[in-house]
Amino acid sequence: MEKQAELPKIWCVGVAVCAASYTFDRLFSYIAMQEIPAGCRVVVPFGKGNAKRVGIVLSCAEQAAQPEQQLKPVLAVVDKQPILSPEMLDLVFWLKEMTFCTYYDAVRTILPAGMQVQLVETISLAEPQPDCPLTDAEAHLLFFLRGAKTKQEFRRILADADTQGKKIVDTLVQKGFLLRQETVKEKTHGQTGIKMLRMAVPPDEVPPVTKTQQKLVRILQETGAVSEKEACYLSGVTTAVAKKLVQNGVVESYTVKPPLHTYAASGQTCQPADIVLSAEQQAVYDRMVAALGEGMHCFLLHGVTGSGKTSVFIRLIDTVVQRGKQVILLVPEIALTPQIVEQFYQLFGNIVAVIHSELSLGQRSETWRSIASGAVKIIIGTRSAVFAPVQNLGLIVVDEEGERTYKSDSAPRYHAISVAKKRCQTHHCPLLLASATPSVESYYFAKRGIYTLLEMHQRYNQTPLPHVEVVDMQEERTLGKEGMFSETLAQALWDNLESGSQSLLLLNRRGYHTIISCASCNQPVYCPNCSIPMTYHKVNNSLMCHYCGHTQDMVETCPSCGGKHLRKMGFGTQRLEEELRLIVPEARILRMDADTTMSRYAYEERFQEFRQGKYDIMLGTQMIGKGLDFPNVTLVGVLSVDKALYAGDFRSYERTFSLITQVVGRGGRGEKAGRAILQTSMPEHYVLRLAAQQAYPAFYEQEIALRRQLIFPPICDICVVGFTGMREPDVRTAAMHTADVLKDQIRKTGFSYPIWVLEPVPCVYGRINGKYRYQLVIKCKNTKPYRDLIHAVLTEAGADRSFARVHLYADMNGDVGI
DNA sequence: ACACAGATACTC
DNA sequence: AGTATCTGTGTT
Repeated sequence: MEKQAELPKIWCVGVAVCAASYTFDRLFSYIAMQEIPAGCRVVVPFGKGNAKRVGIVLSCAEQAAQPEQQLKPVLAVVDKQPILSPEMLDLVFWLKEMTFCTYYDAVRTILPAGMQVQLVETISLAEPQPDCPLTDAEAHLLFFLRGAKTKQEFRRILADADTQGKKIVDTLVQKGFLLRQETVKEKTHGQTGIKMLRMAVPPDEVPPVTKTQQKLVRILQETGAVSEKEACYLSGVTTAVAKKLVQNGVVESYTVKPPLHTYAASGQTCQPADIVLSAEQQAVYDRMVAALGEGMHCFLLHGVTGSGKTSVFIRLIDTVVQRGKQVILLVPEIALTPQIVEQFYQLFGNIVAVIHSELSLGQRSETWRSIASGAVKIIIGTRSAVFAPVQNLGLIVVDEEGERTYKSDSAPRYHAISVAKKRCQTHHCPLLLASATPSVESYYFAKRGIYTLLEMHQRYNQTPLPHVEVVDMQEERTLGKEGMFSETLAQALWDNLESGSQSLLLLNRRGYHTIISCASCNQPVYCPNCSIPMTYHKVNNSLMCHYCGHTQDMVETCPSCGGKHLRKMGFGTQRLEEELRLIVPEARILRMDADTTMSRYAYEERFQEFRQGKYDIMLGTQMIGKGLDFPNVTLVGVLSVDKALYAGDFRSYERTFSLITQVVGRGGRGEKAGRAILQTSMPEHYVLRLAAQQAYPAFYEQEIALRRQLIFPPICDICVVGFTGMREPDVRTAAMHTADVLKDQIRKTGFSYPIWVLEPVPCVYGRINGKYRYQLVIKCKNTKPYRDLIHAVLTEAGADRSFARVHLYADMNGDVGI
């Protein structure tokens, strides 16, 4: 090597910037005076105005300055050490390719929420202040700013100036009177507890309050104590109303600290090795242990409900941990699996971390760090836990692998199983998918030998499956029976109460809410922003939209025809409870409401009470029938199974089958024999028949024949290209234009693989949150050439001016038709 | 003559 | 998505 003169070293870094749209997202090159390793966040100037943006370095190379291209410099380096490992960096590129998201979308998903940074603008008085003529407005603002005594006052004056047009502040900065600084700030450490509300005065001493306040008061009087979030949701008021009531002393607020490690302290009473496996379970365990040393391979464990999959997981995970490796256990929904969580804490103590939605931002980054350091060996969590920063992965287990919650429906639109496969590949370890009702896709792969199928046919302890009865509601109607309970179910509930056993009543999501429809034109009352019927709430006689949160008073007349006769349709849990009380007046009924807003702890508390026998009947959506064990439940009733069959997309049979199987599997977990009653208007339907028998293989054969015939996954992959925007014509033309671009691309590039492009159509819910929605379905195969095609279409179509007011995305194997 | 809104082009 | 620049229309 020739010895050269010591030239200053220049580095060229490739940066993924935040707030980029997919159309122009790429790695932007900047120069740096020092090496900035990939995985470090930086601040860079971006765009014509050189506005500061947060970004992350994804590539870094020492480079001679390129004279033909004048690169902008990196302004600041946020991290001294990379915060993403090489594996995670690789995942960023992989996610972008597989899910059509931006680099930064991928980064945001991989990093815990608590570690994300924002640029915060601060404005202060410049020292010394220049001597320069000012306009009246400028002088006025400056006078007040100089007079501000506290920082809060200063900020408030600025905020007021902001609302009156930001220009004055801008010109003052330009003239040098004010100093604008942008600092990088880690997001603040979120909530430390759950804010609860309760009445501070007895019901008869409530002072006169406003009409909106009255709504909240009524909810609180009815429910006792609830979280602020839930109370506001139920009453349809904002938190400002709650704040005012607290100020007036009518309501009091207090915080409860969510127990972070509720069970960690409760001592290890038994060891994982103490768990005795049946011959069948042992066989699965042995096969998996053998697989631990065999590199990446995917296993599908099909175990009937009650076959004791959890015991196998525990023993297997214990073995992996013994070998010094980390394990990720994915579950569909933490709130519904408190028993698994509890069991793991008791068995494994503080090497377990649970990632769930109610961790504060601080707790999230704390958990993240202890996983990365290796202190935590077992990670239990939902979809996003698949990104846990383990360094030494030995196994990923996906429980209830067919659940749709594993698929993300916002960018990046990834499927946790695909990510799990990718990660297991990097770590040369097996992936275990488990379910009583595997997805048709997974079972197909298992059948074809791509996955290894493991089976458990026997229920643990040989408990018999509950006796399943299918009740024909059509027939009940012709016999003159009204209402939601069949004679059979009513009698069974009564008998069960007599014998001191508990019952579970499940409504499907569609019958869960009461909607209003007009007796003359049959139109439901729709949300003004969404093409979705609103939900009626009896407590405050109001209508609500679950999609956008819109609330309004109950209507007197039909908005579409002016008709005066409005009917309340659907069961609604409240109505169901009323009818139930007529059948079994003495029963203690637990109604599980407010699906999404109820906190995890509220759920757990109520489940606990139910398990302790404080209630006779629990009423709720099918979700509550999923992961829970209630030994004393001997009767499970499903009010209307068939509504799920009509859901309209190609997965609705699969979902219905899975749901019934799980529900039926719920009963008879303890010593008593169980009974399941399914109410339907189509008792002969093969999905119901096979589900009642728990005949998964037979169902699979029917379903795969159907998928083959109609060409649906797993025979092909389905890519949905979605369009949303505030103006319907814009959205429609954008969709049409994209279809043309796609056809052109296929022709132009001589695309030679089979592909089937359907016409763009409005989505089933044509409008949500005021945004019109169209979609374009492409039946294809998820391989590189197809992804390249879709990428090309998205960037080319997205660059067109018709997309100025339309948002565009692509979703591989997401839900179609919603 | 110019102010201002909507369309357009571009992002290392 | 956000911003600088262009372009056409209406106003005093």
